[in-house]
Amino acid sequence: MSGKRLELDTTTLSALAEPNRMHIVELLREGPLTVGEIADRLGLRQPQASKHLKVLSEHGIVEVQADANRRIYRLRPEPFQAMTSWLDSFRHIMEERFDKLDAYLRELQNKEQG
Amino acid sequence: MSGKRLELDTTTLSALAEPNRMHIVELLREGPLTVGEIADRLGLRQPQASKHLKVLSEHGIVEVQADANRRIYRLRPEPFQAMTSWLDSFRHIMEERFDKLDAYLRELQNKEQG
DNA sequence: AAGGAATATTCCTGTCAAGGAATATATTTG
DNA sequence: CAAATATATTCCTTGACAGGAATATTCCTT
Repeated sequence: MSGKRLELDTTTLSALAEPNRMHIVELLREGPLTVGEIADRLGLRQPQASKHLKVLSEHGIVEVQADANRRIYRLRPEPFQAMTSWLDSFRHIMEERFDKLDAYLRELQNKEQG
Repeated sequence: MSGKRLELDTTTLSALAEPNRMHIVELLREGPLTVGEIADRLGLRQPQASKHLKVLSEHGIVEVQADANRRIYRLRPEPFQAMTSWLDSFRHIMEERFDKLDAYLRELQNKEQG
C-alpha cells in the first residue's frame, strides 16, 4: 500500500518558477498580507501583484480572505506538503552522494594522517 | 550561524516545470540512462531529448558521463537537497493544524465574549 | 449619492522557450 | 577510409506569458 506513484504537478513548479511569485511566497512565509502590502514590500505595481496572486491562487499555493475592501492572501500548506512528499521519493538519490562524499572525506583523512 | 537565508533558485524550478524534463527526472530516478534510452522510453525525438537534457545539465540537475559513442545521464543530488532545505523553512506552514487550531480558538473566544 | 481607496481585469506588445526538421559532430565498425 | 550509430546543434515558427497602461469593480467614508 505504500507503492503509490507520487506525481508532482509541474504547473505548481512553473507557478513558483516566476521570480516575483517566488518573492511573494517568501514574503507570505512570515504571515498573511494584503495585495497593497505585497506590492509595496516587493516594489511591484498593484496590477502585477494581483495577477501573480491570481496565478498562485489558481494553483492552490495561496488562498484569499476578503476583508471589506481588501484581500488578505496567505500560503496554503498543501502544495508544500506535496513537494515534500515528492522529494521524499528522491531520498535515495540524495543519500547516495552523501555516501560518496563520506567515502571521499575518509580518504582525505587517511591521506592527512598517513 | 543557522540564520542563513535559503534562496531557492527559481531557474531550477523552471527547469523541472517542463513536463518532458520532469518525466526525464522521474525516469532517471531509477538509474542512469543514455540519451537514446531516454528518448525511447518517453517517446521523444532524439534532438528534443538532447535539448532537454542540456537544460537539466545546465541547471545541475543531471550530469553526463561519456561512454564511447554514448552519453550516460544521471541525477545529481544537490538540487534535490536544496529544494528539501528550502521546503524545511516552510515546515511551520505545513503544520496545518496550527492554523486551524488558531482559527478555532479565536472563534471560541469571540463566541465567549460576544 | 459622491469621491476615494483597494483590488481585479482587459488589451496590447515584446520576449522567450519548445518543437520540427535538417544538419553537424564524434565514435565505432567493417 | 566509408558507412553506420549516437548525440549535439542550428534555424525557423509558433504559442505562452510577463509587464505597462488604462479601466472596471467593490467597498468605505462623509
